[in-house]
Amino acid sequence: MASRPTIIDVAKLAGVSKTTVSRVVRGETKKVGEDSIQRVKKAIETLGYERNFIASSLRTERTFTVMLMIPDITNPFWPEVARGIQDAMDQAGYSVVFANIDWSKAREKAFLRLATQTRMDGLLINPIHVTKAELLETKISTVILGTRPGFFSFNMVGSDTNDAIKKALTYLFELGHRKIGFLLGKSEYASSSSRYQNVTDFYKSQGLPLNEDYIVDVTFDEVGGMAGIKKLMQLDLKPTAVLASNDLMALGALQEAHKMGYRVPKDISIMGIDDIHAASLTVPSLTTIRKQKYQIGQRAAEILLERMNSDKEGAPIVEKIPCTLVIRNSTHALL
Amino acid sequence: MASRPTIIDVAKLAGVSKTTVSRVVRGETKKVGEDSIQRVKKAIETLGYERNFIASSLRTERTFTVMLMIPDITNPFWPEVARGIQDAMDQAGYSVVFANIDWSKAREKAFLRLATQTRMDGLLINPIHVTKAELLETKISTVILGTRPGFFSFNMVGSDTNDAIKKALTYLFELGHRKIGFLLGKSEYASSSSRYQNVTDFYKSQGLPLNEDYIVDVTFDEVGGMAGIKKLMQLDLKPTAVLASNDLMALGALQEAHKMGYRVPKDISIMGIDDIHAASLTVPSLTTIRKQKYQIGQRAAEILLERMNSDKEGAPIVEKIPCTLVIRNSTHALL
DNA sequence: TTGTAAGCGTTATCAT
DNA sequence: ATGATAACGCTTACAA
Repeated sequence: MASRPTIIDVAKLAGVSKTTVSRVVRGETKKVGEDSIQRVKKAIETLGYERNFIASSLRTERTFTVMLMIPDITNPFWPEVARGIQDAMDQAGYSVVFANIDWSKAREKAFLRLATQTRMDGLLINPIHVTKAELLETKISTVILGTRPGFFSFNMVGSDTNDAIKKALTYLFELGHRKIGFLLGKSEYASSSSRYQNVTDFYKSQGLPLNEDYIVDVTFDEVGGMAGIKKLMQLDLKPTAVLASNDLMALGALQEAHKMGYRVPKDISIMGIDDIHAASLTVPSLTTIRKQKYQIGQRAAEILLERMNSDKEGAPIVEKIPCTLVIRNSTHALL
Repeated sequence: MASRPTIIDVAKLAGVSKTTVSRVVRGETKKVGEDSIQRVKKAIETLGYERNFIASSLRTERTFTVMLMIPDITNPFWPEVARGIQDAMDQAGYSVVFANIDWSKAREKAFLRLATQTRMDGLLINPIHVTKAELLETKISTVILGTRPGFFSFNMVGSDTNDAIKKALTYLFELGHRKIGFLLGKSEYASSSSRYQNVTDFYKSQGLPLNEDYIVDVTFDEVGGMAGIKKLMQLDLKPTAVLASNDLMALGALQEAHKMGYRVPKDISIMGIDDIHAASLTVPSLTTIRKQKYQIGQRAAEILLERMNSDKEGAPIVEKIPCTLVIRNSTHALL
């Protein structure tokens, strides 16, 4: 008994065929005699049999496993999304494989390949470098996390970024700010360009020109936020407020502003987007736009499950989860 | 061409046997003719063939997948450990499946079962309810994350909790504190009892009695920290300092203390363990014991890889990663 | 209700 | 250097 028992071992012990065992194991017990069921169950028990999902997957072409691909696992935004995903997936009997690409194009490609090679049933992805075509090529049921203008024809679940930026800017405008700096994130990433669009749209709607100097190109983390505010405060016409693409950047900006001797929010207002937990802990605490992280994950998972379990394609579902303004202490009316 | 091409399709197109294709795919090219290799590669390219790891796993009995089981994904401690694990695992060509058990016994059991059913090659686990015997029963190569006295015979990688608590208490003693409250975490969990041991050991070494009233039984999160400090401050002989089992609890205690009208650290010192990022952002910032999270993950993964790739069992490796005291502003000398 | 047998896509053994 | 063939453990027509 070196290796694990198989259904054949169980069948022998129970005195039935392996087909019958298979039926019991899968819960297809409608057309199985009650005594057969009992004998199989007893045999499974005494042998310590555990179903081999690998063999099962080979035959059924279903793995009940999905991949979750995100750019940066250390951004506290993602674990909460992941939690929503996992809760829904666990309940449906699916496993979730994490793929943390760390902003790397090579890793993103490698993981996409892995997903096809391991025959993942589904994919939840916040795409960074990958193209629509590459994603389609995998033939894997996919839900995009976040809203990506280029990825129509895909299912998407994300915050309404346009609304988020509009709410943020409306608030800053109400406080009297007009010289607003933007830490938009590396422009090489798809999400940045869409945010850029949102910002220009807002300015256009207000009939105001947008000063390109106020838009800086930095990484999506605290280091990026630090670098960004440094650049902004070197301008001749220093901004009176800064809006960051996420809270991590905003927290970096907060720290760096303090280090440079500026008082937040007196000298400069700083605002983030996401509402990660740490945003409420800093001093000053961070004004931000709250994204419903858990719900995003949950809905994404639900939609993916729906898609995986129906053959027909159907029109792509695009769901935008609303954001809310959370006013704390890092913003201040312009005097 | 409804379904994916197989090595048979590739073999046909290349005019070789599927054995040869398999050899090329696996990189077993020492005994394959150069022209065969080229033709196979070309055929793979034109057909868009992708290796089927499911079929491969069935035959080789290796999945190149490991499971990471943790109690609470929202504790920022774990993502950093996970990162160390993933970096090492990715490099070695292994996938990591996340299992977030949320402190639930049923979920922990279910995931353990899933790990055996999906034939995971390895398991990295911070065990909560599961017993040594249950873990052995899976026959999966395992590395325990954290140090668990009950789990000798297993490989273990964790912080030196004993050293951590000794460093914390030494520091608080140096500041003059003797009435120290402990937020040790739910006593039903294995890790709590070992921490309890560490604490009593320290008191014994100092020749001092340990007042059991100062030890409270709460959950390992912010809510637990809040509840804990409330209890402690209702005692007749209020503690002058509080040590929490992790930073999350300490941060909860910090907030609650503030809400109750106590000034930290003037009225009471509060100290955590872990050094999660948020610990540096609060006001007052949190004095804590830094655990080397990334390194713990990395070493655990390395040891697991080693064990998975060698048949011989070998003596269990137990590695304790040292901790360091990080003095910030939540602690204060007793006046 | 139960069983027989074919097949899923690989890899491994043994010839040639 | 190459290939024919038998597993791996399961599911699923199809028969009985």
